[in-house]
Amino acid sequence: MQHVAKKSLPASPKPARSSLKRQAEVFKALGHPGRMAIVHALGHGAVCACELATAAGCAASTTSRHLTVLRHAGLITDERRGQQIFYRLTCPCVLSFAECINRVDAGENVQSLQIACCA
Amino acid sequence: MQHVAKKSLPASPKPARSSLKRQAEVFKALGHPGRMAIVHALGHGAVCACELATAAGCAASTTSRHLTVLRHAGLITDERRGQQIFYRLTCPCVLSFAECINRVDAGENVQSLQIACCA
DNA sequence: TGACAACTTCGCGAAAATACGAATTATTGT
DNA sequence: ACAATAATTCGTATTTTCGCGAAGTTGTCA
Repeated sequence: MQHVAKKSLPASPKPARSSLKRQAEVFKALGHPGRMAIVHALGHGAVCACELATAAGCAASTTSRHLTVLRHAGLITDERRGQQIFYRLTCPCVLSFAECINRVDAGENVQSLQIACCA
Repeated sequence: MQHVAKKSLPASPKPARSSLKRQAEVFKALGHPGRMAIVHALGHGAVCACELATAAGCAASTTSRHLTVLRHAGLITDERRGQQIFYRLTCPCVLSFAECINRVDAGENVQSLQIACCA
């Protein structure tokens, strides 16, 4: 199968299995339009769950599930204030990620993604 | 439901539906350990499909499917060289994304994600 | 042209994600 | 204590993803 079995030049030391799983977990959590809507809604501070439901555009129970996914990925934290629970981004910089994706070739060319960030 | 209906201060002009879908598509494509392994393998230039299969750790047919997902998201492009097809990242900066995620609290604290990038 | 090698597409079963309403828990106010 | 509100968990149905082997496609070389 492999054409060249190179033992030299480890270059980037090949990420560990667990590292890949962890990264995938975070990306996967962000890989849903409703959850992305939630993340954007949290862009300017803490927001309560009921508002996030309207932002996500789905039922409260479904939204709660989405919030669980995001929380388990470590992207948000919750804090109770009276009867309502406020959520906030643990790392607002995820919005930078999203912003990068928006900077694509305007030419509808799905083949070439031009992410211009982290530069 | 909503407690305060504020019409003022649009702040960030609320991302369009299509924008959210697009962002989610990219993140979702990255939301799989095997595909992340592929992305990392492509970190130092073009690699042929058979090598990516071993990197991803799954059958050639499965790998091909993963490559289709990544290509459709615009994250990679393919180029034929003889019998083999080489893939490369359209935007290597996605690896910066992944790197950010690695910078988490070492304390196994899944609750708080400390992404330190794009700063 | 015929054999082979590299990939992809197809078909299909197993597993996971998604979404909703109903039921449940927690907190506030009367 | 009781009703009302906010949010989560549960049960379930539908859809999507995942992964493999089999079969098909494309290109190379003798």
